[in-house]
Amino acid sequence: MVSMKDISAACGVSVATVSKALNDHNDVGEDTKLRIRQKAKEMGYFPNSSARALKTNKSYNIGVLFVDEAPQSGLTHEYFANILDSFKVTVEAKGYDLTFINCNKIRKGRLSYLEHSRFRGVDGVLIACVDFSDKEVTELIRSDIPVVTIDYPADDRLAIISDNAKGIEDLLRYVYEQGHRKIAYIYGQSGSLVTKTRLNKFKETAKELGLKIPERFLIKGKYRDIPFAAKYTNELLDMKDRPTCIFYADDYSAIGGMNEIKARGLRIPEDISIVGFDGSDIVAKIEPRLTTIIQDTRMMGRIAADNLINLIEKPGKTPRNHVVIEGVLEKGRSVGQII
Amino acid sequence: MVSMKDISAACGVSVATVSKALNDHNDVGEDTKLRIRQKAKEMGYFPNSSARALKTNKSYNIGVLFVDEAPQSGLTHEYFANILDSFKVTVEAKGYDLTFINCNKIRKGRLSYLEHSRFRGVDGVLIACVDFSDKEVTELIRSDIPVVTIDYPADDRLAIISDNAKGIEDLLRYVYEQGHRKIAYIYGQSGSLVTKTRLNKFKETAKELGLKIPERFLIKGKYRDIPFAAKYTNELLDMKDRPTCIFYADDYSAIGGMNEIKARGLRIPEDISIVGFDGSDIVAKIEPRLTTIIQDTRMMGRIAADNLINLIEKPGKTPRNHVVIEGVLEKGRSVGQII
DNA sequence: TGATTTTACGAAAACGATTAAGTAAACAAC
DNA sequence: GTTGTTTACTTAATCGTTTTCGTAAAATCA
Repeated sequence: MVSMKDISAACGVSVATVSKALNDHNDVGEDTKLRIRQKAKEMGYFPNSSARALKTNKSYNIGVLFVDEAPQSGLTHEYFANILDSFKVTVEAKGYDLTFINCNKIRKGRLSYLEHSRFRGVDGVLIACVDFSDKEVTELIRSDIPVVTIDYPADDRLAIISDNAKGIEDLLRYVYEQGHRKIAYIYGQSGSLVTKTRLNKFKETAKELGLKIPERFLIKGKYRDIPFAAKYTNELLDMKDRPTCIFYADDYSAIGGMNEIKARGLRIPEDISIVGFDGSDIVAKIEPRLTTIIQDTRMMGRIAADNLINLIEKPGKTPRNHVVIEGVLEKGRSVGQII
Repeated sequence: MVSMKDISAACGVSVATVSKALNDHNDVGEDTKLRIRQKAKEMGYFPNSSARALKTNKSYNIGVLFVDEAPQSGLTHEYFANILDSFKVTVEAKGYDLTFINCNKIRKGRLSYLEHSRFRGVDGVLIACVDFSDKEVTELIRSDIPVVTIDYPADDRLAIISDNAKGIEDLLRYVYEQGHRKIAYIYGQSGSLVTKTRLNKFKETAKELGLKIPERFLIKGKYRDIPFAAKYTNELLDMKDRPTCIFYADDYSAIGGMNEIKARGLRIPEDISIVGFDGSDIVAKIEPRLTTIIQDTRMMGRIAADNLINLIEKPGKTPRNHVVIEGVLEKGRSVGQII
């Protein structure tokens, strides 16, 4: 690898001058600057990120925390993969790279997420798709490393949050307008904030609309779990006074329910209506097109990246800590009108 | 950050001794070794990857090349995302990290993929989901950096390839056994090797089976493009002597065709049969379950990781260059029997 | 006891960059 | 002509490691 030393030798100047010339300092003569740059290009020089990071304490590298213990999470989780993809494109355009900060072990002995971040010297970290009650996650969030979280507002940290409350309200109001009054909701794991937000808003909006949702219509399910969705759909369909519309935790679950409904010979939306959440890619491609909230993942990734880099480069002044991104109601064709 | 210098001061030994103690060299006394390690843990020491990489020329970091210009590629491409996910888990278990090596620019001026890899000092690179005719990709593949490619055999480099030939043959033979004789194939972009392999094998197997596939049944389409699939499906359905079974380039495309077919009031598989390729997650969840080849992406990612690390750590002796991974025929319910 | 080997450590250079401080030459000002 | 200021460089320290080489002290051997 050609280093600054090689260039300095070739140009007959000191290494310091080479460094300054390449970094455009103003105490190098214009002519020497040009000569050095010319030579550097000619010799195929480019810097060594380790050396630079060691000296400057800045790596131009951003960590990504994406835990993927469960199947169907991490990179294969469509929602987060989309956000990450957009995040990646944005940071790369600004000269940053992305490194995964997970449950790695160096040599022997595991590093905590925070230690790992320091080990790699990342300038900031994107935290998404993790269990936010995890101690290590909390430790990282509370550290002095700039951090942005997705869908989890941590006090004074940067957070990009999709507007779950508005989403569920939009859906419920839409379904109500279509004439539905008996509405069930198979929601996700109760631990997460996302679930709480959606469920609370669901109940709140129902109240505002004067809807009386019986307890048996509110079922704790799981995210992205087809068998679970199928099971609870069956329970609902078996009820004497069954709902006319079922809300699912996400689009995947809705598809699980959909299959079950179709298997019984029921038609969607003529016999029963269903509603998803997320706006998965595939959903636009099945029949009938699912009624759902399409989350603007590209926007979320971009804004997360912009804000994080802003925080990294101009610490101290972050305009807004929590950015809420609204989703869009996709009316689809899976909710019928009740006259 | 606590460095070796701090430990050396605290223990009253030299930095060299600290380094040796932590790296378990044998010219340090057992008692001092213990004392130093104890102190290091106590002080919360962990190494600085930049300094170490600078000195040792080994970063324990692997680059990932995943170009994502087109929508629906890169991270959001389910097939590759699954491979990457599995790759990631495997390398992390062996102490390596993953950094994306894409069209980044440092300061000003873009780096080529190879330059970028050297800039970050990665120990090896996973190349997937790219245009292999790209000059920069070729340059990287031909370089001295250990490299593993997915679905592209480059002369003497490591490559993990899903067995497209066997897959398409299995599918065609299965469909043939079900009694189909008029079979169409809407295949992907013709540039890629994958397409060529599949199409050639399709024709070859057809010949072996004594099938006469008319030219109008072989249509050049696109991967993962629903509208295209829909369009060509319509063309096929409009033919006087239309096929009884349609092969699609992938599962996504098959879904595009499926919707079109259903929209015409035709039933799958009673009126017409369809076949996909890849084994996307969602495909198992739609009705009717799609007949397809499920590619073993977890296995591919794992083997890619194992072989690459092997190549990195023991250069010179790679057992096999090209590993071919067979997919599994998922019979599904989208191919009917013709009596 | 004296010579030789082994053990356990330290000193110092190096990896490739950045940067504060120093300096010689050129130039300007009075 | 002396002093002060720019300009255009160089020197040298430094970031946190690793590693070669050197060297006392301890252990072994004759």
